[in-house]
Amino acid sequence: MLEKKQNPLFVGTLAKGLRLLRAFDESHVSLSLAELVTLTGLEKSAVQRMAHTLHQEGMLERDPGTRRYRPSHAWLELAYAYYWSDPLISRVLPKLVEFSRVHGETVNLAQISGDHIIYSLRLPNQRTQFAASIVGRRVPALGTASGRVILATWSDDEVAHALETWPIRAATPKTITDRGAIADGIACASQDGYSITQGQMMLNEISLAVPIVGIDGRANAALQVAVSSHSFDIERVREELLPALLDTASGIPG
Amino acid sequence: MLEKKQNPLFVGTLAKGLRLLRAFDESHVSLSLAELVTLTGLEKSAVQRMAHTLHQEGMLERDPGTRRYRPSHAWLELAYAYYWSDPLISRVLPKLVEFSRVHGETVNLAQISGDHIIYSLRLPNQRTQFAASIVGRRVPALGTASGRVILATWSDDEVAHALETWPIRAATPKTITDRGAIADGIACASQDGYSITQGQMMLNEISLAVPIVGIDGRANAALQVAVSSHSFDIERVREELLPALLDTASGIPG
DNA sequence: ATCATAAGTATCAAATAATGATACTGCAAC
DNA sequence: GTTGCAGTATCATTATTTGATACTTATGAT
Repeated sequence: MLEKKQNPLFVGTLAKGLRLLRAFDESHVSLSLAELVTLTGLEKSAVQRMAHTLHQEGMLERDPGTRRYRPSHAWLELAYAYYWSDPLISRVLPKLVEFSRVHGETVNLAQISGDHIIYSLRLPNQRTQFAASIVGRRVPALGTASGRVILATWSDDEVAHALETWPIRAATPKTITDRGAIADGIACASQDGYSITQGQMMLNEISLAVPIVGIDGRANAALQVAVSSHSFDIERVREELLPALLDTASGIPG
Repeated sequence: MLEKKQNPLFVGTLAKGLRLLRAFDESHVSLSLAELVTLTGLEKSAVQRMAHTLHQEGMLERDPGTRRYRPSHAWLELAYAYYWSDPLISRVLPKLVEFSRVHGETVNLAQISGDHIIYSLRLPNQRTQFAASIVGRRVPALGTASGRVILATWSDDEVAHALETWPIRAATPKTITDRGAIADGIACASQDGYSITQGQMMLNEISLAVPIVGIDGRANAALQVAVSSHSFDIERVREELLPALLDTASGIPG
Protein backbone atom coordinates (compact mmCIF):
# COMPACT_ATOMS: atom_id res chain seq x y z
CA MET A 1 0.00 0.00 0.00
CA LEU A 2 1.60 3.19 -1.15
CA GLU A 3 -0.97 5.35 0.57
CA LYS A 4 -0.07 8.63 2.17
CA LYS A 5 1.78 8.01 5.41
CA GLN A 6 -0.44 8.57 8.41
CA ASN A 7 0.19 8.92 12.05
CA PRO A 8 1.45 5.51 13.22
CA LEU A 9 -1.64 5.32 15.41
CA PHE A 10 -3.81 5.15 12.34
CA VAL A 11 -5.24 1.68 11.80
CA GLY A 12 -5.82 1.26 8.10
CA THR A 13 -7.75 -1.95 8.46
CA LEU A 14 -10.43 -0.27 10.53
CA ALA A 15 -10.67 2.62 8.10
CA LYS A 16 -11.21 0.17 5.28
CA GLY A 17 -14.01 -1.53 7.13
CA LEU A 18 -15.73 1.80 7.63
CA ARG A 19 -15.55 2.45 3.91
CA LEU A 20 -17.81 -0.50 3.33
CA LEU A 21 -20.39 0.96 5.69
CA ARG A 22 -20.17 4.32 3.98
CA ALA A 23 -20.76 2.76 0.59
CA PHE A 24 -24.44 2.38 1.41
CA ASP A 25 -26.71 5.33 0.76
CA GLU A 26 -30.05 6.17 -0.76
CA SER A 27 -28.98 4.99 -4.20
CA HIS A 28 -27.14 1.94 -2.90
CA VAL A 29 -29.56 0.20 -0.61
CA SER A 30 -27.98 -3.19 -1.03
CA LEU A 31 -24.61 -4.11 -2.45
CA SER A 32 -22.98 -7.20 -3.82
CA LEU A 33 -19.36 -8.02 -3.18
CA ALA A 34 -18.40 -6.84 -6.65
CA GLU A 35 -20.27 -3.57 -6.20
CA LEU A 36 -18.56 -3.00 -2.89
CA VAL A 37 -15.24 -3.52 -4.62
CA THR A 38 -15.89 -0.80 -7.19
CA LEU A 39 -17.52 1.61 -4.71
CA THR A 40 -14.81 1.38 -2.10
CA GLY A 41 -11.87 0.99 -4.43
CA LEU A 42 -10.49 -1.75 -2.22
CA GLU A 43 -9.12 -5.09 -3.31
CA LYS A 44 -11.57 -7.88 -3.83
CA SER A 45 -9.92 -9.91 -1.08
CA ALA A 46 -10.05 -7.06 1.37
CA VAL A 47 -13.73 -6.44 0.68
CA GLN A 48 -14.40 -10.12 1.09
CA ARG A 49 -12.78 -10.11 4.51
CA MET A 50 -14.33 -6.87 5.70
CA ALA A 51 -17.80 -7.84 4.55
CA HIS A 52 -17.46 -11.19 6.23
CA THR A 53 -16.38 -9.56 9.46
CA LEU A 54 -19.08 -6.90 9.40
CA HIS A 55 -21.64 -9.61 8.81
CA GLN A 56 -20.30 -11.70 11.68
CA GLU A 57 -20.41 -8.67 13.93
CA GLY A 58 -24.01 -7.93 13.03
CA MET A 59 -23.32 -4.74 11.14
CA LEU A 60 -24.39 -6.10 7.76
CA GLU A 61 -27.37 -8.22 6.87
CA ARG A 62 -26.90 -10.71 4.10
CA ASP A 63 -29.51 -12.15 1.79
CA PRO A 64 -28.56 -15.79 1.41
CA GLY A 65 -30.31 -15.93 -1.95
CA THR A 66 -28.82 -12.93 -3.71
CA ARG A 67 -25.72 -12.76 -1.49
CA ARG A 68 -26.14 -9.05 -1.29
CA TYR A 69 -25.34 -7.09 1.84
CA ARG A 70 -27.63 -4.59 3.50
CA PRO A 71 -27.42 -2.31 6.54
CA SER A 72 -28.57 -4.05 9.71
CA HIS A 73 -30.68 -2.88 12.61
CA ALA A 74 -27.43 -2.05 14.37
CA TRP A 75 -27.30 1.09 12.26
CA LEU A 76 -30.41 2.32 14.03
CA GLU A 77 -28.95 1.43 17.40
CA LEU A 78 -26.07 3.72 16.63
CA ALA A 79 -28.52 6.50 15.92
CA TYR A 80 -30.11 5.80 19.29
CA ALA A 81 -26.76 6.24 21.01
CA TYR A 82 -26.20 9.42 19.06
CA TYR A 83 -29.48 10.88 20.19
CA TRP A 84 -28.61 10.37 23.83
CA SER A 85 -25.15 11.81 23.36
CA ASP A 86 -26.18 15.07 21.76
CA PRO A 87 -27.60 17.31 24.49
CA LEU A 88 -29.37 19.56 22.00
CA ILE A 89 -31.69 16.76 20.90
CA SER A 90 -33.51 16.34 24.20
CA ARG A 91 -33.95 20.08 24.51
CA VAL A 92 -35.40 20.49 21.03
CA LEU A 93 -37.57 17.41 20.71
CA PRO A 94 -40.47 18.37 22.98
CA LYS A 95 -40.70 21.86 21.51
CA LEU A 96 -40.65 20.44 18.02
CA VAL A 97 -43.42 17.97 18.84
CA GLU A 98 -45.49 20.79 20.26
CA PHE A 99 -44.97 22.93 17.17
CA SER A 100 -45.84 20.06 14.91
CA ARG A 101 -49.06 19.37 16.74
CA VAL A 102 -50.20 22.97 16.77
CA HIS A 103 -49.40 23.80 13.17
CA GLY A 104 -49.54 20.43 11.49
CA GLU A 105 -46.63 21.29 9.25
CA THR A 106 -43.33 19.50 8.74
CA VAL A 107 -40.65 20.70 11.15
CA ASN A 108 -36.99 19.78 11.37
CA LEU A 109 -33.94 20.30 13.50
CA ALA A 110 -30.97 21.03 11.25
CA GLN A 111 -27.42 21.05 12.58
CA ILE A 112 -24.32 22.32 10.88
CA SER A 113 -21.93 19.53 10.04
CA GLY A 114 -18.87 20.81 8.24
CA ASP A 115 -20.13 22.51 5.10
CA HIS A 116 -23.40 20.59 5.10
CA ILE A 117 -26.39 20.63 7.35
CA ILE A 118 -27.75 17.39 8.71
CA TYR A 119 -31.35 16.88 9.68
CA SER A 120 -31.25 15.30 13.08
CA LEU A 121 -34.92 15.47 14.06
CA ARG A 122 -37.84 15.43 11.66
CA LEU A 123 -41.56 15.48 12.25
CA PRO A 124 -43.21 14.85 8.91
CA ASN A 125 -46.81 15.44 7.98
CA GLN A 126 -48.83 13.63 5.36
CA ARG A 127 -47.51 15.62 2.45
CA THR A 128 -43.86 15.16 3.34
CA GLN A 129 -41.77 13.18 0.89
CA PHE A 130 -39.91 10.14 2.08
CA ALA A 131 -36.46 11.70 1.76
CA ALA A 132 -37.63 14.64 3.84
CA SER A 133 -39.12 12.40 6.51
CA ILE A 134 -36.11 10.46 7.64
CA VAL A 135 -33.29 11.70 9.78
CA GLY A 136 -29.63 11.76 8.87
CA ARG A 137 -29.97 13.44 5.49
CA ARG A 138 -27.13 15.81 4.63
CA VAL A 139 -27.36 18.66 2.15
CA PRO A 140 -24.95 21.46 1.27
CA ALA A 141 -25.52 24.18 3.85
CA LEU A 142 -25.44 27.14 1.47
CA GLY A 143 -28.44 25.81 -0.42
CA THR A 144 -30.74 25.70 2.58
CA ALA A 145 -32.57 28.24 4.69
CA SER A 146 -31.19 26.50 7.77
CA GLY A 147 -27.60 26.73 6.63
CA ARG A 148 -27.94 30.38 5.77
CA VAL A 149 -29.59 31.36 9.01
CA ILE A 150 -26.91 29.55 10.97
CA LEU A 151 -24.14 31.22 9.00
CA ALA A 152 -25.84 34.54 9.57
CA THR A 153 -24.84 34.31 13.22
CA TRP A 154 -21.17 33.74 12.45
CA SER A 155 -18.34 36.21 12.00
CA ASP A 156 -17.82 37.99 8.70
CA ASP A 157 -14.60 36.09 8.12
CA GLU A 158 -16.25 32.74 8.59
CA VAL A 159 -19.13 33.69 6.32
CA ALA A 160 -16.75 34.91 3.64
CA HIS A 161 -14.78 31.71 3.83
CA ALA A 162 -17.92 29.61 3.63
CA LEU A 163 -19.18 31.55 0.64
CA GLU A 164 -15.91 30.92 -1.16
CA THR A 165 -15.31 27.30 -0.39
CA TRP A 166 -18.49 25.50 0.61
CA PRO A 167 -20.19 23.43 -2.06
CA ILE A 168 -23.44 24.19 -3.85
CA ARG A 169 -25.54 21.64 -5.63
CA ALA A 170 -28.38 22.58 -7.94
CA ALA A 171 -31.27 20.37 -6.85
CA THR A 172 -34.02 22.15 -8.78
CA PRO A 173 -34.10 24.55 -11.76
CA LYS A 174 -34.75 27.30 -9.25
CA THR A 175 -31.76 26.54 -7.04
CA ILE A 176 -29.68 29.65 -6.53
CA THR A 177 -26.11 28.81 -7.44
CA ASP A 178 -24.82 32.37 -7.52
CA ARG A 179 -22.68 32.93 -4.46
CA GLY A 180 -23.33 36.66 -4.49
CA ALA A 181 -27.06 36.04 -4.22
CA ILE A 182 -26.47 33.64 -1.38
CA ALA A 183 -24.34 36.24 0.37
CA ASP A 184 -27.28 38.63 0.14
CA GLY A 185 -29.55 35.98 1.57
CA ILE A 186 -27.24 35.52 4.53
CA ALA A 187 -27.04 39.25 5.08
CA CYS A 188 -30.83 39.44 5.14
CA ALA A 189 -31.03 36.53 7.51
CA SER A 190 -28.56 38.29 9.75
CA GLN A 191 -30.78 41.37 9.83
CA ASP A 192 -34.11 39.62 10.13
CA GLY A 193 -33.22 36.67 12.31
CA TYR A 194 -34.80 34.20 9.92
CA SER A 195 -34.46 32.95 6.38
CA ILE A 196 -37.04 31.92 3.82
CA THR A 197 -36.25 30.08 0.62
CA GLN A 198 -38.46 28.84 -2.17
CA GLY A 199 -37.92 25.84 -4.40
CA GLN A 200 -34.29 25.41 -3.44
CA MET A 201 -34.22 21.76 -2.56
CA MET A 202 -37.57 20.84 -4.08
CA LEU A 203 -39.92 22.67 -6.37
CA ASN A 204 -43.08 23.99 -4.79
CA GLU A 205 -41.50 23.99 -1.38
CA ILE A 206 -41.17 26.99 0.87
CA SER A 207 -38.72 26.65 3.68
CA LEU A 208 -38.50 28.83 6.77
CA ALA A 209 -35.63 28.58 9.22
CA VAL A 210 -34.69 30.32 12.45
CA PRO A 211 -31.44 29.84 14.36
CA ILE A 212 -30.95 28.28 17.77
CA VAL A 213 -28.51 30.73 19.29
CA GLY A 214 -26.26 30.27 22.28
CA ILE A 215 -25.46 32.89 24.90
CA ASP A 216 -22.70 34.14 22.62
CA GLY A 217 -25.22 34.77 19.85
CA ARG A 218 -23.74 32.04 17.70
CA ALA A 219 -25.79 29.21 16.22
CA ASN A 220 -24.88 25.68 15.17
CA ALA A 221 -28.42 24.56 14.59
CA ALA A 222 -31.72 25.79 13.24
CA LEU A 223 -35.39 24.98 13.36
CA GLN A 224 -36.96 24.71 9.97
CA VAL A 225 -40.50 24.43 8.66
CA ALA A 226 -41.31 23.22 5.18
CA VAL A 227 -44.63 23.96 3.52
CA SER A 228 -45.97 23.53 0.05
CA SER A 229 -46.19 26.65 -2.07
CA HIS A 230 -49.59 25.40 -3.16
CA SER A 231 -51.02 25.97 0.28
CA PHE A 232 -48.84 28.88 1.41
CA ASP A 233 -47.28 31.96 -0.06
CA ILE A 234 -44.24 33.58 1.51
CA GLU A 235 -46.24 36.34 3.11
CA ARG A 236 -48.51 33.89 4.88
CA VAL A 237 -45.52 31.91 6.09
CA ARG A 238 -44.09 35.08 7.55
CA GLU A 239 -47.31 35.96 9.28
CA GLU A 240 -48.51 32.61 10.51
CA LEU A 241 -45.46 30.46 11.08
CA LEU A 242 -42.56 32.80 11.70
CA PRO A 243 -43.63 34.22 15.07
CA ALA A 244 -44.39 30.77 16.44
CA LEU A 245 -41.12 29.33 15.15
CA LEU A 246 -39.11 32.20 16.60
CA ASP A 247 -40.91 31.70 19.86
CA THR A 248 -40.15 28.01 19.86
CA ALA A 249 -36.47 28.52 19.08
CA SER A 250 -36.03 31.21 21.68
CA GLY A 251 -37.11 28.77 24.35
CA ILE A 252 -34.21 26.49 23.53
CA PRO A 253 -30.81 27.17 25.10
CA GLY A 254 -28.32 26.83 22.22
CA MET B 1 -4.27 -13.21 21.31
CA LEU B 2 -5.55 -16.53 22.54
CA GLU B 3 -9.05 -15.85 21.26
CA LYS B 4 -11.20 -18.55 19.76
CA LYS B 5 -10.01 -19.31 16.25
CA GLN B 6 -12.25 -17.73 13.68
CA ASN B 7 -12.64 -18.18 10.01
CA PRO B 8 -9.43 -16.87 8.44
CA LEU B 9 -11.56 -14.26 6.70
CA PHE B 10 -12.37 -12.70 10.03
CA VAL B 11 -10.54 -9.42 10.52
CA GLY B 12 -10.07 -8.95 14.23
CA THR B 13 -8.90 -5.38 13.94
CA LEU B 14 -12.16 -4.28 12.38
CA ALA B 15 -14.18 -6.11 15.01
CA LYS B 16 -12.25 -4.30 17.72
CA GLY B 17 -12.99 -0.96 16.17
CA LEU B 18 -16.69 -1.76 16.14
CA ARG B 19 -16.55 -2.56 19.82
CA LEU B 20 -15.64 1.04 20.51
CA LEU B 21 -18.71 2.21 18.64
CA ARG B 22 -20.91 -0.22 20.51
CA ALA B 23 -19.62 1.01 23.85
CA PHE B 24 -21.77 4.11 23.52
CA ASP B 25 -25.36 3.92 24.66
CA GLU B 26 -27.92 5.82 26.68
CA SER B 27 -25.85 5.54 29.85
CA HIS B 28 -22.53 6.18 28.11
CA VAL B 29 -23.04 9.31 26.09
CA SER B 30 -19.38 10.24 26.07
CA LEU B 31 -16.37 8.16 26.94
CA SER B 32 -12.78 8.79 27.87
CA LEU B 33 -9.96 6.61 26.68
CA ALA B 34 -9.79 4.88 30.05
CA GLU B 35 -13.52 4.23 30.07
CA LEU B 36 -13.33 2.78 26.59
CA VAL B 37 -10.61 0.46 27.82
CA THR B 38 -12.75 -0.94 30.62
CA LEU B 39 -15.95 -1.09 28.57
CA THR B 40 -14.43 -2.83 25.58
CA GLY B 41 -11.95 -4.98 27.45
CA LEU B 42 -9.30 -4.14 24.88
CA GLU B 43 -5.72 -3.13 25.53
CA LYS B 44 -5.05 0.51 26.21
CA SER B 45 -2.86 0.74 23.15
CA ALA B 46 -5.46 -0.82 20.92
CA VAL B 47 -8.15 1.54 22.18
CA GLN B 48 -5.82 4.45 21.62
CA ARG B 49 -5.27 3.44 18.02
CA MET B 50 -8.91 2.62 17.28
CA ALA B 51 -10.20 5.81 18.84
CA HIS B 52 -7.65 7.82 16.92
CA THR B 53 -8.66 6.16 13.67
CA LEU B 54 -12.39 6.51 14.29
CA HIS B 55 -11.85 10.16 15.05
CA GLN B 56 -9.81 10.68 11.90
CA GLU B 57 -12.50 8.98 9.88
CA GLY B 58 -15.21 11.19 11.32
CA MET B 59 -16.95 8.48 13.29
CA LEU B 60 -16.12 9.93 16.69
CA GLU B 61 -16.26 13.51 17.86
CA ARG B 62 -13.66 14.57 20.37
CA ASP B 63 -13.87 17.33 22.92
CA PRO B 64 -10.42 18.93 22.93
CA GLY B 65 -10.92 20.10 26.51
CA THR B 66 -12.05 16.95 28.22
CA ARG B 67 -10.55 14.62 25.59
CA ARG B 68 -13.69 12.58 25.70
CA TYR B 69 -15.14 10.92 22.62
CA ARG B 70 -18.72 11.16 21.46
CA PRO B 71 -20.76 9.75 18.57
CA SER B 72 -20.60 11.93 15.49
CA HIS B 73 -23.22 12.99 12.98
CA ALA B 74 -22.03 10.10 10.85
CA TRP B 75 -24.06 7.84 13.11
CA LEU B 76 -27.21 9.52 11.86
CA GLU B 77 -26.07 9.20 8.27
CA LEU B 78 -25.88 5.48 8.79
CA ALA B 79 -29.47 5.53 10.00
CA TYR B 80 -30.39 7.40 6.84
CA ALA B 81 -28.85 4.68 4.71
CA TYR B 82 -30.66 2.07 6.77
CA TYR B 83 -34.01 3.72 6.18
CA TRP B 84 -33.56 3.60 2.43
CA SER B 85 -32.41 0.02 2.53
CA ASP B 86 -35.34 -1.40 4.45
CA PRO B 87 -38.32 -1.58 2.08
CA LEU B 88 -40.82 -1.83 4.93
CA ILE B 89 -40.00 1.66 6.14
CA SER B 90 -41.28 3.52 3.11
CA ARG B 91 -44.46 1.46 3.10
CA VAL B 92 -45.20 2.09 6.76
CA LEU B 93 -44.17 5.69 7.17
CA PRO B 94 -47.04 7.44 5.39
CA LYS B 95 -49.66 5.28 7.10
CA LEU B 96 -48.08 5.94 10.45
CA VAL B 97 -48.06 9.69 9.86
CA GLU B 98 -51.71 9.54 8.91
CA PHE B 99 -52.59 7.57 12.02
CA SER B 100 -50.64 9.93 14.21
CA ARG B 101 -52.41 12.95 12.79
CA VAL B 102 -55.89 11.49 13.14
CA HIS B 103 -55.53 10.13 16.65
CA GLY B 104 -52.82 12.29 18.12
CA GLU B 105 -51.32 9.37 19.99
CA THR B 106 -47.80 7.98 19.91
CA VAL B 107 -47.34 5.31 17.24
CA ASN B 108 -44.35 3.14 16.47
CA LEU B 109 -43.11 0.61 13.99
CA ALA B 110 -41.49 -2.26 15.87
CA GLN B 111 -39.44 -4.89 14.08
CA ILE B 112 -38.22 -8.18 15.40
CA SER B 113 -34.46 -8.25 15.73
CA GLY B 114 -33.26 -11.52 17.18
CA ASP B 115 -34.93 -11.85 20.57
CA HIS B 116 -35.53 -8.12 20.89
CA ILE B 117 -37.76 -5.72 19.07
CA ILE B 118 -36.32 -2.53 17.71
CA TYR B 119 -38.36 0.61 17.21
CA SER B 120 -37.54 1.76 13.72
CA LEU B 121 -40.12 4.51 13.27
CA ARG B 122 -41.60 6.61 16.03
CA LEU B 123 -44.08 9.45 15.96
CA PRO B 124 -44.17 10.90 19.45
CA ASN B 125 -46.80 13.19 20.89
CA GLN B 126 -46.34 15.75 23.63
CA ARG B 127 -46.62 13.28 26.47
CA THR B 128 -44.09 10.85 25.07
CA GLN B 129 -40.90 10.35 27.09
CA PHE B 130 -37.56 10.97 25.46
CA ALA B 131 -36.53 7.32 25.41
CA ALA B 132 -39.81 6.46 23.71
CA SER B 133 -39.40 9.19 21.11
CA ILE B 134 -36.17 8.23 19.47
CA VAL B 135 -35.63 5.42 17.05
CA GLY B 136 -33.23 2.54 17.46
CA ARG B 137 -34.28 1.50 20.94
CA ARG B 138 -34.18 -2.24 21.55
CA VAL B 139 -36.17 -4.04 24.20
CA PRO B 140 -36.67 -7.75 24.93
CA ALA B 141 -39.45 -8.90 22.63
CA LEU B 142 -41.32 -11.01 25.16
CA GLY B 143 -41.95 -8.00 27.34
CA THR B 144 -43.74 -5.98 24.68
CA ALA B 145 -47.11 -6.09 23.01
CA SER B 146 -45.34 -5.83 19.67
CA GLY B 147 -43.08 -8.77 20.33
CA ARG B 148 -45.97 -10.92 21.44
CA VAL B 149 -48.19 -10.09 18.54
CA ILE B 150 -45.38 -10.86 16.12
CA LEU B 151 -44.64 -14.16 17.80
CA ALA B 152 -48.34 -14.96 17.67
CA THR B 153 -48.03 -15.35 13.91
CA TRP B 154 -45.14 -17.83 14.15
CA SER B 155 -45.19 -21.59 14.34
CA ASP B 156 -45.78 -23.35 17.65
CA ASP B 157 -42.19 -24.61 17.67
CA GLU B 158 -40.76 -21.17 17.22
CA VAL B 159 -43.00 -19.73 19.91
CA ALA B 160 -42.05 -22.50 22.32
CA HIS B 161 -38.39 -21.94 21.66
CA ALA B 162 -38.75 -18.20 22.16
CA LEU B 163 -40.63 -18.69 25.40
CA GLU B 164 -37.85 -20.87 26.70
CA THR B 165 -34.79 -18.95 25.63
CA TRP B 166 -35.58 -15.31 24.97
CA PRO B 167 -34.70 -12.85 27.72
CA ILE B 168 -37.10 -10.98 29.96
CA ARG B 169 -36.22 -7.84 31.83
CA ALA B 170 -38.42 -6.44 34.58
CA ALA B 171 -38.72 -2.75 33.72
CA THR B 172 -41.56 -1.92 36.13
CA PRO B 173 -43.05 -3.58 39.23
CA LYS B 174 -45.90 -4.71 37.01
CA THR B 175 -43.72 -6.36 34.37
CA ILE B 176 -44.84 -9.91 33.80
CA THR B 177 -41.82 -12.16 34.16
CA ASP B 178 -43.71 -15.43 34.28
CA ARG B 179 -43.20 -17.22 31.01
CA GLY B 180 -46.44 -19.11 31.35
CA ALA B 181 -48.38 -15.87 31.55
CA ILE B 182 -46.55 -14.59 28.51
CA ALA B 183 -47.42 -17.78 26.66
CA ASP B 184 -51.08 -17.09 27.45
CA GLY B 185 -50.69 -13.57 26.16
CA ILE B 186 -49.27 -14.84 22.90
CA ALA B 187 -52.07 -17.37 22.58
CA CYS B 188 -54.63 -14.61 23.03
CA ALA B 189 -52.85 -12.43 20.52
CA SER B 190 -52.92 -15.30 18.09
CA GLN B 191 -56.69 -15.59 18.51
CA ASP B 192 -57.51 -11.91 18.56
CA GLY B 193 -54.98 -10.55 16.09
CA TYR B 194 -53.78 -7.92 18.51
CA SER B 195 -52.12 -7.58 21.90
CA ILE B 196 -52.64 -5.12 24.70
CA THR B 197 -50.29 -4.72 27.64
CA GLN B 198 -50.36 -2.42 30.62
CA GLY B 199 -47.44 -1.05 32.57
CA GLN B 200 -44.94 -3.47 31.09
CA MET B 201 -42.23 -1.11 29.98
CA MET B 202 -43.44 1.92 31.87
CA LEU B 203 -46.01 2.40 34.59
CA ASN B 204 -49.26 4.04 33.53
CA GLU B 205 -48.72 3.05 29.95
CA ILE B 206 -51.10 1.03 27.87
CA SER B 207 -49.67 -0.46 24.74
CA LEU B 208 -51.60 -1.83 21.79
CA ALA B 209 -49.92 -3.71 18.97
CA VAL B 210 -51.09 -5.33 15.75
CA PRO B 211 -48.93 -7.37 13.40
CA ILE B 212 -47.89 -6.53 9.86
CA VAL B 213 -48.42 -9.86 8.18
CA GLY B 214 -47.06 -11.10 4.89
CA ILE B 215 -48.90 -13.25 2.38
CA ASP B 216 -47.79 -16.30 4.33
CA GLY B 217 -49.49 -14.94 7.43
CA ARG B 218 -46.20 -14.44 9.18
CA ALA B 219 -45.13 -11.14 10.75
CA ASN B 220 -41.73 -9.65 11.45
CA ALA B 221 -43.03 -6.27 12.43
CA ALA B 222 -45.87 -4.63 14.29
CA LEU B 223 -47.59 -1.30 14.62
CA GLN B 224 -47.91 -0.16 18.16
CA VAL B 225 -49.77 2.64 19.92
CA ALA B 226 -48.88 3.82 23.39
CA VAL B 227 -51.33 5.77 25.52
CA SER B 228 -51.41 6.86 29.11
CA SER B 229 -53.62 4.87 31.43
CA HIS B 230 -54.69 8.20 32.89
CA SER B 231 -56.50 9.14 29.72
CA PHE B 232 -57.47 5.67 28.48
CA ASP B 233 -58.63 2.41 29.91
CA ILE B 234 -58.16 -0.85 28.06
CA GLU B 235 -61.73 -0.99 26.90
CA ARG B 236 -61.54 2.41 25.31
CA VAL B 237 -58.28 1.48 23.59
CA ARG B 238 -60.00 -1.56 22.16
CA GLU B 239 -62.94 0.44 20.94
CA GLU B 240 -61.32 3.59 19.68
CA LEU B 241 -57.82 2.69 18.58
CA LEU B 242 -57.86 -0.99 17.72
CA PRO B 243 -60.07 -0.85 14.62
CA ALA B 244 -58.09 2.02 13.17
CA LEU B 245 -54.76 0.39 13.89
CA LEU B 246 -55.88 -2.91 12.36
CA ASP B 247 -57.08 -1.01 9.36
CA THR B 248 -53.78 0.80 9.04
CA ALA B 249 -51.75 -2.38 9.34
CA SER B 250 -53.88 -4.30 6.88
CA GLY B 251 -53.04 -1.71 4.24
CA ILE B 252 -49.36 -2.53 4.50
CA PRO B 253 -47.95 -5.45 2.53
CA GLY B 254 -45.69 -7.30 5.01
C1' DA C 1 -28.97 -28.64 -22.54
C1' DT C 2 -24.24 -26.63 -23.07
C1' DC C 3 -21.09 -23.42 -22.75
C1' DA C 4 -19.09 -18.95 -21.51
C1' DT C 5 -18.62 -15.46 -18.29
C1' DA C 6 -19.02 -13.41 -14.22
C1' DA C 7 -19.52 -13.51 -9.19
C1' DG C 8 -18.45 -15.43 -5.08
C1' DT C 9 -15.33 -18.44 -2.14
C1' DA C 10 -11.13 -20.60 -0.43
C1' DT C 11 -6.08 -20.92 0.21
C1' DC C 12 -1.46 -19.58 1.30
C1' DA C 13 3.29 -17.66 1.24
C1' DA C 14 5.15 -13.03 2.00
C1' DA C 15 5.81 -9.05 4.66
C1' DT C 16 3.27 -5.35 6.08
C1' DA C 17 0.90 -3.46 9.65
C1' DA C 18 -1.05 -4.19 14.19
C1' DT C 19 0.56 -5.35 18.71
C1' DG C 20 1.36 -4.35 23.61
C1' DA C 21 4.94 -3.34 26.77
C1' DT C 22 6.99 0.56 28.33
C1' DA C 23 8.47 5.10 28.80
C1' DC C 24 7.14 9.93 28.60
C1' DT C 25 4.20 14.07 29.45
C1' DG C 26 0.87 16.86 31.46
C1' DC C 27 -2.81 17.64 34.54
C1' DA C 28 -5.25 17.64 39.01
C1' DA C 29 -5.68 16.63 43.65
C1' DC C 30 -3.64 16.56 47.94
C1' DG D 1 5.86 20.41 45.71
C1' DT D 2 4.63 15.64 45.25
C1' DT D 3 1.83 11.90 43.90
C1' DG D 4 -1.13 9.45 40.96
C1' DC D 5 -3.66 9.00 37.01
C1' DA D 6 -5.01 9.77 32.20
C1' DG D 7 -3.43 10.47 27.96
C1' DT D 8 0.43 10.27 24.47
C1' DA D 9 4.51 8.58 22.04
C1' DT D 10 7.86 4.94 20.68
C1' DC D 11 9.53 0.61 18.97
C1' DA D 12 11.08 -4.23 18.49
C1' DT D 13 8.41 -8.39 17.74
C1' DT D 14 5.47 -11.14 15.28
C1' DA D 15 0.83 -12.14 14.61
C1' DT D 16 -2.21 -10.50 10.97
C1' DT D 17 -3.46 -8.72 7.08
C1' DT D 18 -2.45 -8.96 2.40
C1' DG D 19 -3.41 -9.90 -2.52
C1' DA D 20 -2.46 -13.16 -6.08
C1' DT D 21 -4.42 -17.14 -7.61
C1' DA D 22 -7.10 -21.15 -7.99
C1' DC D 23 -11.51 -23.13 -7.21
C1' DT D 24 -16.64 -23.26 -7.15
C1' DT D 25 -21.05 -21.74 -7.98
C1' DA D 26 -24.44 -18.92 -10.34
C1' DT D 27 -26.21 -16.62 -14.57
C1' DG D 28 -27.70 -16.14 -19.05
C1' DA D 29 -26.85 -16.55 -23.97
C1' DT D 30 -26.97 -19.66 -27.80
